[in-house]
Amino acid sequence: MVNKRLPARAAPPRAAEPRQRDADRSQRDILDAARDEFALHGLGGARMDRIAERAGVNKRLIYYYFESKESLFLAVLERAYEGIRGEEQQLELTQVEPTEAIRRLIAFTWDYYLAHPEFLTLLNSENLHRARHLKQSSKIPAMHSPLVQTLADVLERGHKSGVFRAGVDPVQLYISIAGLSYFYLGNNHTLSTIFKRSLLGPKAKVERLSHMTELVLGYLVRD
Amino acid sequence: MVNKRLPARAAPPRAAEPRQRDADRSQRDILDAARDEFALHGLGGARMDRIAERAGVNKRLIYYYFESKESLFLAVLERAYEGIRGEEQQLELTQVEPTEAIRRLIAFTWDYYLAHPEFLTLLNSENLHRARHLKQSSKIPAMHSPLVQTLADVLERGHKSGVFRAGVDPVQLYISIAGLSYFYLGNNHTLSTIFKRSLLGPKAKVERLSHMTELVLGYLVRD
Amino acid sequence: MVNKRLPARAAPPRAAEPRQRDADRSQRDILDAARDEFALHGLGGARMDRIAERAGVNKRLIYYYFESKESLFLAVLERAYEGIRGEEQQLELTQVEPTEAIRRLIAFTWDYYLAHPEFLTLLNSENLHRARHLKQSSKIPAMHSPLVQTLADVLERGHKSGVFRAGVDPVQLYISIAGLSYFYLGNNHTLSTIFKRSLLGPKAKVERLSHMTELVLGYLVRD
Amino acid sequence: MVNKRLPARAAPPRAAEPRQRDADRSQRDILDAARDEFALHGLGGARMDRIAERAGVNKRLIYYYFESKESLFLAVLERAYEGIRGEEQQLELTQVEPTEAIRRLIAFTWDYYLAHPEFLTLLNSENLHRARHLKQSSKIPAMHSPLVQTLADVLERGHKSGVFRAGVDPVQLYISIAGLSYFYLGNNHTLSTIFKRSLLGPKAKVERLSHMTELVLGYLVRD
DNA sequence: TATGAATGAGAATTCATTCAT
DNA sequence: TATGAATGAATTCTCATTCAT
Repeated sequence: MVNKRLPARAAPPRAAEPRQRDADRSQRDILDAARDEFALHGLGGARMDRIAERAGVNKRLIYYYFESKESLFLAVLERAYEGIRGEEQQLELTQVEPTEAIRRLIAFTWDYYLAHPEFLTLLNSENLHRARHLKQSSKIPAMHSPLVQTLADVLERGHKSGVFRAGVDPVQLYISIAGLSYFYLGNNHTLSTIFKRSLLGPKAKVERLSHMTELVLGYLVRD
Repeated sequence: MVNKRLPARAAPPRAAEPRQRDADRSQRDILDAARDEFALHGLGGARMDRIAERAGVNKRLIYYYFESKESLFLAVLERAYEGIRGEEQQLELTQVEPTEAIRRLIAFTWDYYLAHPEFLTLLNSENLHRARHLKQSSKIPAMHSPLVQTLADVLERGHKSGVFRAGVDPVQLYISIAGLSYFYLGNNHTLSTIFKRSLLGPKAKVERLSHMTELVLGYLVRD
Repeated sequence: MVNKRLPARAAPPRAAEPRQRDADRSQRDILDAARDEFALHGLGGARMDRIAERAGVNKRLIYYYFESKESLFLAVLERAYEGIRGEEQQLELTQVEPTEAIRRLIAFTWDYYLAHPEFLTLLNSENLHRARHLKQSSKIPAMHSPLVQTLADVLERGHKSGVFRAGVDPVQLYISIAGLSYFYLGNNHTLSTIFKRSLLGPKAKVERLSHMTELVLGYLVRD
Repeated sequence: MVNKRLPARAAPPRAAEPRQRDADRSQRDILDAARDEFALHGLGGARMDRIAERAGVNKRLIYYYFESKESLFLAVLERAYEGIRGEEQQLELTQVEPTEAIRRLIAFTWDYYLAHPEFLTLLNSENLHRARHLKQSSKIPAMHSPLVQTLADVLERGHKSGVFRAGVDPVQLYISIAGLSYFYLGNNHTLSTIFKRSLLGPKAKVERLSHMTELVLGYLVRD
C-alpha cells in the first residue's frame, strides 16, 4: 500500500537466476530503486537493503558502483534535476507568445510534480540536509542558467509588447510558480487533513491549476 | 580509564546534579529539545539520545512522559500548529480592511516561517510520513476552521465592497499564500545553490515579501 | 585449542540469567575479554562479537562503556602497562646491591613476559599501528620516568662501588634487557620452527634466563 | 555520474591500459605489493584490493597466481627469509677473525632490519598466527642450518684461540643478537613514545649499534 | 594471461526501548 | 519523579573470493 504512490515505472528485474552481467543496466536499476526508496522514506529512513531488493541486485553491488549511501543519494538527485530540466527545455517557451509561455510553464510544473512526486520528496530531503550533497555537484547549478535566461526573455518580450508589467525578477517569479504547485502537492497529506478536503480529486486538480494560472497572470498582465 | 568515568562529551546543557523534580518544566524542556532535534534531522534522523541530552534529562524520562518517539513527534507537531494558529488569530483580520487583511496575512506567514524554520521542517517530515501522526489528532483540524472562516469573510467583504474579484476559494488562496513563503524559505538551501544567489540577505527578504504581496493583490484586486 | 595459550584468568561469567547490574564488574569483564581477544588476534583480527561473548555481556554494552574498538584497545593497553610497571616497582631495585638489582630486573622481565604473553602481542599490535593509540595517552609515558630513574640509580651505584663499567645509558640497557626476553618469547613460534628446537621446555627456559643474565652482567661488570 | 566512470581514486601506480602479458613480472609485482601491504597492516589488516592496486594488476590475477590471501602471505614470507639469509651468507663469517665475525653479524643484522622494516612486521604477523604458514614451508628451516653452523664455527674458533668464553650456544647467541636489534627497531614507535626520546636519529643509531656490540663482545670476550 | 561484474558472509556500530532501583 | 545499566534488532559498510568472458 505504501508503495502505491510511486508509479511502478520499469518494474525491477527481481529475477532469481544469476543477474545478467550488464553494468549499465545494473546501475540504472540501482538508481531507479534508490530514487523510489529515498522518495518514500527520505535519506535517513531509506534502507540500502530495500534498495538492493527493489533493484534486484546484490547489496554489495550498490557499493561497487556507488561509494556510499550519500553519494548514491547525490547521483539520484542529479538524475532527478536532469529529468525535470531536460523536459522543461522542450517547452520551447521562447517560441511562443509570452502569455502562452507562462501558461505552459505553470502547467508543466504542475504536471511534472504530479507525475514525479519523488522529486518533491528528494528536494525536501536535500534541504533538510542543507543542500549538503547538491553543493558537491557542479552539474546541477549549470542546468539552471538556461532556465533563468528563458524566463527573463519571456518577461522582457511580454513587457515590450505592452502585455506584462515591468520589473519582474525571473528568479522570483520562477520560485513563485514552483512554490504554488510544490506546497500544494508536497504538503497534500497535511493540507487535506487539516482542511478536511480532498486535494487530488480530478475536480480539485483542475481548480488548482486554473487558480494558479489566474493568480500569476492576474499579477503579470497589465490592463 | 573508561568512558563513564571520564565523560569527554560536550558539557550537557543543564546541570549535572540530579534534576529538580518539576514535572512541567521537564516536559516542556523535552518538547523544546524534541522540536529542535526533529527540525534539524527529521523524524527518521532524530535521536532520542540527543533529545535527552539537549533537554538535560535522562533518556528514560522521555519515555515516562511520552510513550515513544512517534508520539513525542505528534506532541511536538500539535504544539507547533498551536503556535502558528494561535498567533494568527491575533491578527484580527476581520477587524481591518480586506486589502490590509491580506497584506497582514502574507506578512505574518512570511515572518512566522522566518522566525520558526522548524515549523517547515516538521511539516515536511509529517508529509513524508503521509500525515500519519496528524491523522491521529483531533485537535489540529479543529484549529483550522476559524482560519478558513476568517479568510472567507475577508474575501467576501472585499468582493462586496467592489475591491476584490469574485469567486476566490479561501482554502485555495490560503494554500497559495503559504506556499509562496514556504517554498522560498523551506527550499532556500537548494534554491540558493542552483540559482547561485543568496535568498536570505536583508534586501532579498524585503524583495520577496513585496513580490508576494504584489502577486497576490495584483490577482485579487480588480481594477 | 587456540585459547589454551592464555591462562583462563578470572573465568568469564557467561551466565545466561540477566546480568547483574554492576557497572564496575561489567567494565572489568569487558577489559579482560578484550585483552585476551586482542592478544590472540591483534587489533585488526579481534572481533567485538567474540569480546562480548567472552565477557558475557551484550555487545552493545561494550559501546556503552567504551566508545569504539579503538578506544577499547587503548584502555586495554593502558591497563597492560599499568600491570607490568606496577609489579616492576615492587622489585625495590634501589634497596639491593647493583648486581642483584640487575639480576632481579632480568628475571622479572622474563617471568612477566612468560606469564603475560598477551603483553607482547599487544605491543606488537600497537607498533604495527605506529603507536597511534599510545600517543593519545598521557598516563603511559608518565609511568616510565620512575623506571628510568631507578635503573640510572642502580647503574650509578654500581659504577661508584667499582663494580659496573662507566657510561651505560639506562634506557639503552633497559631496551636490551627487555629485547632479549621479548624476541625469544614473542617470536618463539617462528624461532622454534626455523631452528627446529623447542624453546619453552623447562630446560630451555632455565638456559635462556642464565644466558641473558650472563650476557648482561658479563658486559656490565668489570673485572 | 557513477563511480566506475569517474575513477576518482589515487592514480594507480601502473599504466591503465591492459597490462602486458608478462607472467614473471606480474608475479613479482604482486609479491612486492603484498609484502608492503602485509608489512603495513599485518595479515589481518591487509586488503587484497589494495595489493592489486599497488601491484597494478587486476585482483583476479592474484588468485590466478596465488591461491588465497594466506598462501600469498606464505610466498611473501619465504621470499623475505630468502632475502635476509641470502645476504647473510655473503658475510663470509668463517673467513674472518672471530671478533670481527661477531661485529659483522651484529652490524649486518642491524642494518638489514633498518633497511627492511617490513621483515620485522612480517615476523610479528607470523608469530601472531603461531607460525601457521611457516610450518607449511620446508624451505625455510633448511635455510637456517648453515647459519647455526657458521656461528658455531665462529664461536669455536674464538674459544680455541683463547679469545671467547666457552660454552656459548650459537642459537642462543643468535637469538640475542637478533633480539637486540629487533626489539629496538620493531618496537620503536612505542619505545620512543614511552621514553619520550627519538630512537632513529643519526646519533641514536650509532649509539645503539655500539651499545649492542659492546654488550655482546663484553660478554663473549674473556680477559 | 587477463579482467570487469557480482556475491555471501560477516564486520563495526547504531538505535529505540526496557530493566531495576 | 528520576536515573544508570542493559539489550535485541537492525544498519551501513567491508572483504575475500568466484563468475563469465
